[in-house]
Amino acid sequence: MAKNTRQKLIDAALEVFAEQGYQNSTVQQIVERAGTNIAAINYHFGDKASFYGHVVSHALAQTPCAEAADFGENQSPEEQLHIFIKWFIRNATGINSQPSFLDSVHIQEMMNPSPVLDLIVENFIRPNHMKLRAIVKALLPSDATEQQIRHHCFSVVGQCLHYKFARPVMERLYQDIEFTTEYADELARHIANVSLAGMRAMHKSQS
Amino acid sequence: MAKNTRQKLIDAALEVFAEQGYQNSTVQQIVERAGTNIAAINYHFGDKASFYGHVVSHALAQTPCAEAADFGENQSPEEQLHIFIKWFIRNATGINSQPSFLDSVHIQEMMNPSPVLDLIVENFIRPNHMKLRAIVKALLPSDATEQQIRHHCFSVVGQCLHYKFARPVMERLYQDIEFTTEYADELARHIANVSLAGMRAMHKSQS
Amino acid sequence: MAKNTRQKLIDAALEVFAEQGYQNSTVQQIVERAGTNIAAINYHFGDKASFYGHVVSHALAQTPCAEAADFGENQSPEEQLHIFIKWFIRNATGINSQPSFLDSVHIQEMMNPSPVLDLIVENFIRPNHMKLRAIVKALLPSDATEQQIRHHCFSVVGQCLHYKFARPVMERLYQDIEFTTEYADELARHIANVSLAGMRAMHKSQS
Amino acid sequence: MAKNTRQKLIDAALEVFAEQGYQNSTVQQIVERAGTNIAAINYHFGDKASFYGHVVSHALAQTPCAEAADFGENQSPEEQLHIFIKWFIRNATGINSQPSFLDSVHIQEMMNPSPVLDLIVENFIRPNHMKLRAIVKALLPSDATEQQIRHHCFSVVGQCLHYKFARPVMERLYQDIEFTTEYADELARHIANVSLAGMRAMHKSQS
DNA sequence: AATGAATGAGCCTTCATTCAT
DNA sequence: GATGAATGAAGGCTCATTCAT
Repeated sequence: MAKNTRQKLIDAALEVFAEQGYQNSTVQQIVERAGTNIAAINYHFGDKASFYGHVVSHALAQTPCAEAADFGENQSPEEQLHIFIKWFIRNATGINSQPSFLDSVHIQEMMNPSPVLDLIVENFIRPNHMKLRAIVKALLPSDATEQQIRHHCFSVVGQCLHYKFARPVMERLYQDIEFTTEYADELARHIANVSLAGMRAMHKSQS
Repeated sequence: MAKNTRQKLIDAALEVFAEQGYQNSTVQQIVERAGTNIAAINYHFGDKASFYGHVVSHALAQTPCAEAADFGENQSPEEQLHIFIKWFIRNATGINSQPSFLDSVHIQEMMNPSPVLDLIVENFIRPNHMKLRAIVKALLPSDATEQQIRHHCFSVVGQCLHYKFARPVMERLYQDIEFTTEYADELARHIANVSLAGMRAMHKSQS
Repeated sequence: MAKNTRQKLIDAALEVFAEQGYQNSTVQQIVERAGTNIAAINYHFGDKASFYGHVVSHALAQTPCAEAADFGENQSPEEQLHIFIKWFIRNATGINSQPSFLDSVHIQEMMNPSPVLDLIVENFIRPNHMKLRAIVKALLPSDATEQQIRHHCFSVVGQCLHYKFARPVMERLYQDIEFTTEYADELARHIANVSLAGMRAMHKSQS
Repeated sequence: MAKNTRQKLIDAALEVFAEQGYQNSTVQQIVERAGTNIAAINYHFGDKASFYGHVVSHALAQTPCAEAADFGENQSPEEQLHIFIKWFIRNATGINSQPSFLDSVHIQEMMNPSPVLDLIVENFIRPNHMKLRAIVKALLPSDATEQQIRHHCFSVVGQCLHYKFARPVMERLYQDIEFTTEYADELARHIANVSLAGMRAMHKSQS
């Protein structure tokens, strides 16, 4: 059975919104790619903003989240961190996924936070963050403060996301940058090294 | 003597573009805030895009850049790194500066790179990057590769910028975050610790 | 049943473009006369230039062309020429036709040729020209050159069109000019006489 | 002594108006080419329309008119007609003169007659017409009516002007047309032959 | 006499939304 | 449920004109 109009609209929107962002996309473009007509959006979803929310929800529901992933439960926290970072940076650099709709949304929401950001935080970022937090907590001294844990989490994530957000800048600073799977893994190794060293330093500074 | 129209337009644009971004801002809004009329933009700057470029150039010309700043030339590289990070994160978290126009532009250009990004990279980011690079190079083993130096620079910058780009997310993850000057300095201390530990780890791994 | 918007727009445009020319006409005027709104033009025809092309095509499709007309196939070439000229000048002087949109376009395109002129030449002028050419060829000596045929055609057409293009001048040179059907036929008689005499002179000059 | 601003504006306008027509030309373009500023036009000439009138008057004053030219006063009327046509068509086809400002104006005024047309008719077209009229009158039977004289004059002029007005059409009908001085003279010969044959036919039809 | 600056009116186009079948 | 047609609001830009020095 053919996809119904509603689904065709969402699929088309995932592409168009990812390519051009919410503001730059027109409903015309979306319905053209969906092979339907402009009134369908309003019929199925109300207005453009509401449509956008539905599309984001749909994308979140289908996105594999750290919660479900296996980061080597039986291995050392050090190894778990490395696996987490590898998984995270592969997604961030867009190698394992098509030019990611959610990444595009993520960046846009940094600029203009909208109710959509709440959806993303609660359904995607927070679970990931809690997963990372557990690993980090295991790596830090037992008396590490709440804030210290946070900061180390943010250090890990900040280093990873930089390769997503700042890529246009990196390409201008250095012309020879190319993001292959191998390079992503190399970056993961580097970030894991730095982060682990940073956490280990807390142990030493206490002794 | 009253500011001339050209200056009033730029001042108004700095506000409006910072608040709403390039796409969302209308020239109408800007000229209203400037107390002039729409044709003035065409007269002084051509079209909207060209106007945007002028405004960015103006902002860049007035922004203190790492090149000119003093990061403690006579102190140890470790101390220089700490000073650099403190300076960088204070700017990034928008404490030492006016509600930052350039930050807003920076984020927007990450999403939709335009010719303006080249301006920012060449006149702002690259000088800062080279300054940081010199410090990092002094901290790494003498046989550190070009790429290793880059990665450590990006780790430093990534950790700092995360507190600029991801702030909307952080505020949703944790309600109790507040960015004071003291907190910025605390973050700088943390990032410097992590980064230095990461660099020192390279020395050990060699021996 | 009321005419649909598309047709109303074309009808209004035929009037407005004819009265004021393409440049001087505003889409606002046209949609007002059509009793619709400005976005309808974009919906049905794209932009103003494309709309103009559609209107010209529409007018061409409804204009009787020499190809279909009967110029007395069974009569002498002399008589055919006279009939052709009579038909041509009646159209040119705007007696047999509505206040001529195509004439207006024709003149404008002489001043500022646009892609529309190609439409008119291929769908209107060239067929007429070929019809006249056949008649002229029959009237000239059998060894008349290609160019001689052309020149006699242009002489015929030039004399006729002068009463279209130069009418504002004629009205200023002589106040008592009035273009009735009878006068148009008198002009046709005159032009036919001159043209036939010119062609016959070629026969004499050969003997 | 350098040309004063007034003269520089007129010279620039002659070029710009000739190239683009009155409507398409902007005062900005003109003052740029004149190397002066936009307020000068209003200062010296009032508004754009008034400026246009001044430019036309200036051009008329400098244009050689048939009145002054010598068309072979001592030669036969036949020869005088040939000389007149040669002179006329050379001007019409723009060979003897730079891309003619007055020709451009002439065509535009056919489309949208303005007060400027009166200037041109009285100071340029009528003198030419009277000159031609005298020649034609000498060639026609002595009892030729007023209207017959007119019609023959218009036949001559119509044939000539066709090569000015309809050139865009001719270039589309035949790709191999090129207007050289030799070709212009050939056309003059043709038109003279046709016109003289037409006039002689009146003598015969009487006998 | 000349000029840089400023202005208001108008134009074309785009777009999300709604209407009517 | 689906669709082609229609619409109103708004935006960027152009241009002739005027102002103030």
